[in-house]
Amino acid sequence: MNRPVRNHTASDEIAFGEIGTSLGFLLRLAQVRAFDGFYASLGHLGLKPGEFTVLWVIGLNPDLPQGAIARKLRIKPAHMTKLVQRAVDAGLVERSVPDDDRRSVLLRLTDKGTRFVADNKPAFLNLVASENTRLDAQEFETLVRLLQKFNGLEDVK
Amino acid sequence: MNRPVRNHTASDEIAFGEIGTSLGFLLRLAQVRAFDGFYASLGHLGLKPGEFTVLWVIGLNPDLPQGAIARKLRIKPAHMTKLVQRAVDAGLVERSVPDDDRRSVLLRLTDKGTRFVADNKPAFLNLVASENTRLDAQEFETLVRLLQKFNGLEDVK
DNA sequence: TATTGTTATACTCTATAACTATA
DNA sequence: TATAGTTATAGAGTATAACAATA
Repeated sequence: MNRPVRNHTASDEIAFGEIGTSLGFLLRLAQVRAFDGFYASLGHLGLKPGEFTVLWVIGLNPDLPQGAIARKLRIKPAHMTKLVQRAVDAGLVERSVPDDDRRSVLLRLTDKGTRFVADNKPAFLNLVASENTRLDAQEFETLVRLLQKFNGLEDVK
Repeated sequence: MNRPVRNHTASDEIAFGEIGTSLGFLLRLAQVRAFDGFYASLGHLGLKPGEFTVLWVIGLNPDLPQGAIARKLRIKPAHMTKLVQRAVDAGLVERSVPDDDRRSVLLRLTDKGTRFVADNKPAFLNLVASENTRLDAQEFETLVRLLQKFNGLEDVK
């Protein structure tokens, strides 16, 4: 605490203090930056952040209850319903109700949805790579690994 | 690409594929987690995520134009106006218009605001420390450093 | 003309509660 | 009673555009 707190000298030089080590603050800044990259790279498709992820995961896990996917993606049920509804309206996803539990709804990609994901996968993966602007390859990899661990997803790959 | 794509085996075992390395996806998950921590730790104060940060930075940088703070915090002007208005309504912040540029608005904490930040600083810093659940101290420090660099804030401290 | 901040509007994501239907 | 999903409503954050005052 004996580090002097310097007031501003120039108007673009602002003191953050200990808040610069707040993960919540850093995550918000990073997400704003990542969203900018998302819209710059995939905005022309009319995609919203999160939509492509849901389609992707449905494609990798066909005929799973939507609740299971929502829990894993940390999407609340009410929001998941809306996401799925939009995807169904767009003809990308279809629902089915299994006989063994008629409360649940299974999701799978339609042919159109499968094509959509396949067609845009390169752009998405390129986006993932280009999200890195200031970090070298090794730093970027470390950041991804630490975030995976922070999120309890070490075993994701 | 010759890694086999395994479909689900148990309903809580879901394939993510390459999306597990998407920074945008990981950042969203991490932010959800960090917000949970925020509300668990500071929710009783009626604070919203971001509000304490703004008060903190105003306290460290008194009598700076609100636009300069908003740019640095990546808060859009329209949103900043609302944040400041709520803080003023709560008696935590006061505005002033400098003679040398009567378009701008300078912000500083009121006595009440100064006390509010000082009183809740320990809880906030404790929150920062407790944000780390799955990472050891060194990993956490690395994560913070890499996020600072990603955000162009290496010189923040 | 450009800049600072405000107002108005809308959209995304999140949160909660009440509801239906199945179990 | 509990669970899966839906509907409705609200709030936080963000985005854009139009505007007023000032530079």
